[in-house]
Amino acid sequence: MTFPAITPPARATYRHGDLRRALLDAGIGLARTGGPDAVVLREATRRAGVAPNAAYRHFASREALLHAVRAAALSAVAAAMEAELAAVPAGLKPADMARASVRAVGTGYLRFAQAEPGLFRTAFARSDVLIQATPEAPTAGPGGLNPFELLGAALDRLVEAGVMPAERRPGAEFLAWSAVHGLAMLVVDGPLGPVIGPQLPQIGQRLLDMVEKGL
Amino acid sequence: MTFPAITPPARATYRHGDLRRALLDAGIGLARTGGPDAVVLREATRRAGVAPNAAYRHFASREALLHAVRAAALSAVAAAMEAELAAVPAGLKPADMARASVRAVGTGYLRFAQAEPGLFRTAFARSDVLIQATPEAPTAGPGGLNPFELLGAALDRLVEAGVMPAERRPGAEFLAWSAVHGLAMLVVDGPLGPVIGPQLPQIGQRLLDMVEKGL
DNA sequence: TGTACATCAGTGAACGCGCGTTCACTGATGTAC
DNA sequence: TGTACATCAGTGAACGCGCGTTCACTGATGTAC
Repeated sequence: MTFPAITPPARATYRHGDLRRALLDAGIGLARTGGPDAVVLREATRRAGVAPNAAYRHFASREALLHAVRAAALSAVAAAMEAELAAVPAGLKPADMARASVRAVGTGYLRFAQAEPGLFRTAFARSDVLIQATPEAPTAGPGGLNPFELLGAALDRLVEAGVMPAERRPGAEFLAWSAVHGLAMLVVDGPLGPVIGPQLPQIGQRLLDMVEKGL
Repeated sequence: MTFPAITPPARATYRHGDLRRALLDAGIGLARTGGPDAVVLREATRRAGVAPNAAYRHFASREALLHAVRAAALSAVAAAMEAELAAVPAGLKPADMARASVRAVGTGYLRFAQAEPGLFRTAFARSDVLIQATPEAPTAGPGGLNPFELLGAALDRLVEAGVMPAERRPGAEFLAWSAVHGLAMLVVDGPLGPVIGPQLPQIGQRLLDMVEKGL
């Protein structure tokens, strides 16, 4: 009877198998717990059960790993939005449907921020390079759209349904995004966490009311 | 003819004079350039022209210095808001006056974020302890109110002037703050910087329109 | 089917870095007599 | 008006830490013949 170590998993072979994936997963785990600053090469290799410099076979630098983790986090945000969108009841009138879609996108965003604060902070943290999807680091959700595109699509439906005048459409994603992002940041990464943490869902819905009325 | 060094300033005496102030100023300078992570004890002492451990006469730890810097940054935000408030023309009707006050608070916030991104990020960065004003680290502006209180006061005027129904007042600062904060963060510390940096003022005003209509 | 060899994933050891923080100290100041 | 002394601000040297990254290497794999 053998007892393979759990952390790091015992490796039968000299080759790891899929070290890139293992490092990325470790990085995601670090980001979940500690946000972007916690994504550290040495710790990722430790978790993968590998020498520190082995990481350089798969990532050019710490920054490259962080970039991949960030893309994964964005993809998870998109997935959370899609889950909310899927829960919108079918058979609504077009106008109600469009409104519900915008709310779903916002609600998914807020839910994700609360459920995964570390990943949320990582997804939207400051970065030198503009985060951009690559084949190895996709930012889209299962449906193929990234968070920004999902919001844009929802706003488009608002125009199509005649709820929002077309001339107000350009730039509307910045306004809606700002509102929701601000609340999420203040709660997750700022001074409002202790103040309104548990009431986030209610305040979130009030905020979405405001956006809906104000757009 | 003597040439006193500029950095660090030559000290005639063994005693510094006001090292606490010098360290705080150095910390503020670091935060301006690099945000909260750049506030580093050793660099602050270097700038003050003093041995690294001298800081411990005035701050219990790096965290304590950062706390003081953060309070100073909040105080500067308040001052920026007050400056906008002071620019509101007198003689408006109460309702217009109240609306203009809310806009002024928001505009001050956004202006500050754009003018001093490092300080802005420092003011609202994640922190273990809830940032709280102390006699040594005041967070208020010249008028005696901190940013949050200034916003609250502006919203109160909205109710007094009959623009906003009283029952919607509770919690309204969270909604208004979220919208403005989100835009500021996305531009200053997030992915929207390159995208809409220069148009911040216009988008900011549209955002304030949305808040005004939506509140 | 077997063997030589190129490829390249992972190793082991080491580097320099800047940081926060502690220790025992020294030198200027101000107060008590 | 002068002197002893307590106070405490700043010094000098050192600590351990974890990090990113580089170097020359070794061992497993797969392909060409």
